[in-house]
Amino acid sequence: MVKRISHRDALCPVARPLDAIGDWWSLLIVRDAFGGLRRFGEFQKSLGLAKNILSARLKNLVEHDVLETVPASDGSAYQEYVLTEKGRGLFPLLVALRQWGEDYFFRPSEGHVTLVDRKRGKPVRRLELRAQDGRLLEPEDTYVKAC
Amino acid sequence: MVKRISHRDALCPVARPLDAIGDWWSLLIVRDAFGGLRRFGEFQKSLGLAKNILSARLKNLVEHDVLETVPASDGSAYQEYVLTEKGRGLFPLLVALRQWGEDYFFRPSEGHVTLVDRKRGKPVRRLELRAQDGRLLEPEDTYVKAC
DNA sequence: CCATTAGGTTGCATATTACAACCAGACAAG
DNA sequence: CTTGTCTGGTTGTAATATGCAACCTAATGG
Repeated sequence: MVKRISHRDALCPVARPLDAIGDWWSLLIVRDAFGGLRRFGEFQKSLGLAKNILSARLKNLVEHDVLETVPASDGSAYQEYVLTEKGRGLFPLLVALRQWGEDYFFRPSEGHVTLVDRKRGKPVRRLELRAQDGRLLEPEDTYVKAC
Repeated sequence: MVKRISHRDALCPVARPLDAIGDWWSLLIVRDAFGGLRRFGEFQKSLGLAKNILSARLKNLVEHDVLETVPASDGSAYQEYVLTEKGRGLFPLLVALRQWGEDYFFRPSEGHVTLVDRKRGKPVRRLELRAQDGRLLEPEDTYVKAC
């Protein structure tokens, strides 16, 4: 679980988060959490992974403050896992992953699920990167700078 | 490397791409590719990972059509790895990951690198999800629908 | 009570990862 | 054309993570 980040990457905001969500299952757990799942058993049923693995992943996500445990909402003595503010901050990332998946991992003939605006029931707009002044930015229009 | 996607997830555009980029290193390789790195040795020096692992990752990325190999640009007999169109499609995802990392993985006192608009040298705008009609969307304002 | 469900933990087999050594094909110098 | 070095890998082999099944305890349901 613990990966060693090379010295060069210690200050890179792309590398650091990978300890928290860099494995296969964590993003799917977060996706399901956005979908409203809260209970250990719900996640396990949805993902079909071994319980010890789910347990480890949930623990890791809680340690990294992506999820937090709260008393069960139905009054039982069990606990539930809900997204923290930090966890909710993953929404754009998940949408970006989803849009990339839609674009490149499905043949036109294949059906897939898509994210829609609850109010209108229409697909959401495509994510795009813009400059402060609103210009659309391609990868070549940007670079990383020490700050 | 090959993960079995549970039946329930077969149609989810979040789950499928994880075969291609769901591991720790692949996203860092893609980040470096956006940064202009092209040669095996450049990636290895930048990431500090074992050569066999890098070799496997590059192979996987090429198989998934995220990278492609081209003859070296300096005229030598070696090859280089460059992003495909599909690979370039990962740009928003990488930006989302970077912004999340900047927000939650650095103390204010800590320095980090940041993505800037080449033309003005100013930080880029924050990614945000909008509906077709332009309304800003929070996670609660959306749901996934079969399509 | 007794049975069942929720939410795990523990062993153990297997697969993945990492590190290091090795190696073959350019390439460069003499 | 021969020696040495760099590039881009491919083997070992050891450490680690993963997956599966069995087990276990506390809640809950009847």
